[in-house]
Amino acid sequence: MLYTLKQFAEMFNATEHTIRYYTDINLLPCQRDKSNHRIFNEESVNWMQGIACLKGCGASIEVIKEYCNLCRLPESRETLYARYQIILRQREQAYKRIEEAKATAAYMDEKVQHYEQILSGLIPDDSNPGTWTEDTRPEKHE
Amino acid sequence: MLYTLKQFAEMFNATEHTIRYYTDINLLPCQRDKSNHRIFNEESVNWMQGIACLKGCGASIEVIKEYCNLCRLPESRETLYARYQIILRQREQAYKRIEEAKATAAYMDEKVQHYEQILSGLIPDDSNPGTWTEDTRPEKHE
DNA sequence: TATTGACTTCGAGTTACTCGAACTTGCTAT
DNA sequence: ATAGCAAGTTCGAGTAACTCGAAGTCAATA
Repeated sequence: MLYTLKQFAEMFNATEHTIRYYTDINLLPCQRDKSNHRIFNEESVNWMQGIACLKGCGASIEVIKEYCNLCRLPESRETLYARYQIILRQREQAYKRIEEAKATAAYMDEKVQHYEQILSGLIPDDSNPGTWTEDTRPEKHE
Repeated sequence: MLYTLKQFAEMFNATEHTIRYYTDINLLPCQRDKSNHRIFNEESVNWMQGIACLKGCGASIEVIKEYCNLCRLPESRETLYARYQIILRQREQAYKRIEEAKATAAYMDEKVQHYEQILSGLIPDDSNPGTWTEDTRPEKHE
């Protein structure tokens, strides 16, 4: 199964620009057809999944590249272990992200409740974190 | 309770540069002492909490600014409602983030398992998404 | 033959920091 | 008094990871 740039980008909810960028910096392997257009195969899909996931953990392009480079080195216990270490570290980041997102969502739930109470006229808007008093109110900007 | 730039930055695990940046673009209100140094109070803390949370939802500085501007407009049902809308939208993003992070973590768990199996010598490294075959292996790049 | 649509490269712009240089201030130690 | 130090200041340049747009190529269709 082969994919054009457009199809491939769509599969991953990415822009064609971004996919082009990834191929340009050699993150994502791709072949070219006779008119020099990028073509992607199942392998590209696998790769992109891995890249998207590392990205999802918050890994930088540099780190992802490092991982990719390790993958294309001749396989040995050392390179395998190095890859494993990166994956371990990034997994931790992923779990940290879940917790952060949960805390954020909880805070937002509170805010929503608060606004709903104010809007329904139940309480006045005085306890809202994020309201300035006169003397700390910054100047209008832009 | 008053805080120096350094203390304030520490409280939020941010760099002094970032806090300075936020005050410069008028996101975060701050007063100055007689030697022109920034000083932060409890109100700044509240504000920063709000900003950090919106950031945590993935909101752009522009959106956060918009929210801040609404907060400092004379209070009315409309501005209150507009604020509420922003909060609602961002809360959704926060929940989306939880789901994404969960999916990412699950994928990473699989990867970890996979690597542990390979490293313990149980299976060869052939089924790993993220491994190139000879002909799609990209050139070494920096 | 002309237009269409998807592609190409390349260079400039954007966001949200991030860093460093050069300078000022107030405090302590000699 | 003065020298040094840690903290602050402004300002301008640099960075990551895109993001956009211009100008051009190429194959298929009307």
